[in-house]
Amino acid sequence: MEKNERLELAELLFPNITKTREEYEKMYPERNLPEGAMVTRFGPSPTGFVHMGSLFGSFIDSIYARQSNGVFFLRIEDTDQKRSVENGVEGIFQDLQSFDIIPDESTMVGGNYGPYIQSERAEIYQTYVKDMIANGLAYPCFMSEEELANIREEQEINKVRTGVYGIYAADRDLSLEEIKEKIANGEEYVIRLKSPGNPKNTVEIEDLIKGKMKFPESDEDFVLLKKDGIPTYHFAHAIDDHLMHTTHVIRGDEWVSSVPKHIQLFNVLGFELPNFCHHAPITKKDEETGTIRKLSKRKDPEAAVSYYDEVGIPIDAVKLYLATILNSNFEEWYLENTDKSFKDFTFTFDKMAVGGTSFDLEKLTNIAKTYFSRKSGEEVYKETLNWAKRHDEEYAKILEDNKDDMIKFLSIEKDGDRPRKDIAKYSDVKEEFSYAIDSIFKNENYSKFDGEKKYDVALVTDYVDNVLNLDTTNEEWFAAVKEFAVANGYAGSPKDYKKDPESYKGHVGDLCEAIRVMVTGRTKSPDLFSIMKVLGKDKIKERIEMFSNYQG
RNA sequence: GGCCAGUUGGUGAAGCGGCUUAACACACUGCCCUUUCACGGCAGCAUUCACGGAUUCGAAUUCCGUACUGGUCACCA
Repeated sequence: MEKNERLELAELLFPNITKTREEYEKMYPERNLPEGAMVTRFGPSPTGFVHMGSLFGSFIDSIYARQSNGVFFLRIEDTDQKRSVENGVEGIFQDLQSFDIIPDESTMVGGNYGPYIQSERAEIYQTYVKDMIANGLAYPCFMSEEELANIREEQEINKVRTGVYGIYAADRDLSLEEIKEKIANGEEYVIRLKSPGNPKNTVEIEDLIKGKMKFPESDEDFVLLKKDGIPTYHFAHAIDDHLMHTTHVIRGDEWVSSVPKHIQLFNVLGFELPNFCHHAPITKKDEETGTIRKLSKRKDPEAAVSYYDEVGIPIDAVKLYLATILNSNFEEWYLENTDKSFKDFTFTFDKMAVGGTSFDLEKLTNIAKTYFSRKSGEEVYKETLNWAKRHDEEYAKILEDNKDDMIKFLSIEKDGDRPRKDIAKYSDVKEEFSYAIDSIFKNENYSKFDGEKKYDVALVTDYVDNVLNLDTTNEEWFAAVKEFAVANGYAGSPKDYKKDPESYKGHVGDLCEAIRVMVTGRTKSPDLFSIMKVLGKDKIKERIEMFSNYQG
């Protein structure tokens, strides 16, 4: 087709497009950012919720943008109407917000490179396509679904690559007259790329995460604009990321196989190539089949972003977990730097996993415990109250009524270098600190304690009535316990007992255990004396009484 | 089937040609510390890096082949 014919065709196909690509280039100039700043983007379809995998992606986007003083924007990719769900966009914002992942630019807050929703960018895409047609880089294709299915079948029989390329691209060289005729007949068409590629050549790409990869050049005349004039992902990606000046395309590695297409598109359009960063999906071993698969919203509750808040795992602990699977050297750093947050760590692409990243709930639990252990009693109280208000109103009320005591209990053994690690989620607080609240304690009535073992109520009563003094130091208190134990036939230390178990009823530890069980209803608890101090003598006596009734 | 990638202990993974008789973390086991439980410390848990060949003085690390796993081959993203 001659140049003037192509111009006529472009005009025929897109009579309403009056802007030129130069005008758009001017509208979206280079961003004014410091050296090394990364521009990243998260491009979800408005399907209503964010999957843990995509959240991970947006987490990466936001981290790299933030630590390089760049920009992280959110672009809604709604080019497939079938995927759209009502209020889908709100759902995305909500999920991101719950993780404190706030885009610098989006449909919510705007920005200079919008619109940030692809359905409102149709004119932009069409302008570029019109230009491509005028330059012979794209063409209308009238092939029907049946024709496409036929060539596919033929290709499968002949064992050649499927797709529209080479001799199979039937409409590639239609004359202007033929095109006019088809359009006059009301035939529908898509716009395809006139691929200049040759699969005998190889394209090499340097992925920032996966490293060097070689592919055969793409020669597929893939679709740019669907028959409704809306672009495919590939085309929208090229146009948007160019105009919005994305520097780092960070996305799941399900995209690597289409990278040759993308590179070709960028080249054909004369766009500068962004950096590609394809991260591994979050995987899980399927319990039924034993195979490794992506985390699935249908099968795995933990794939839903809302899951964590519901079960009471702090969002910040989940982020810590995401950070540990993001960069393999993060965990060690975090363990060494007890006073830092993940925001102080510099993440790099070369420490990202190339293969799948397995999701490990057990590890998450451990990280959550570390997270809680670094919080003060007051912080744990506040966060737990906050959570309970949303998920356990009854407990929230109890927490508010017992604020001061509760903080004291939660602060026990928090000061030292080795804080306890007994809480992994907010609901554990209710569970682990059941002795802290009278009403809960009475309700449970030693149900947490397995009643097999008998304890000497008379001995403990004697101790509490005659020896226990809450106005001393921990050391003095324990010295007194020891003295009392020895006076009553117990060994003063486990070592003494071990040497000669026959001559003792037990050792101090056993006495302490008896007191602990009666006072807290459990065999393990933070420092006993600290608990008793907060409780006060009256309540201690009350509980021994309760235990006496319980043991019968 | 074509193309692309991955395969290191019970688990997640470090490792990028000699410093690796394979880090670290989780789990598990044992010991120590200790008034109990935890926390913490120490030790044990892969003589070996899917398998077979090649290159090299030397390979988990490079190359070739095989097997397995995953991704992708749409007018879906």
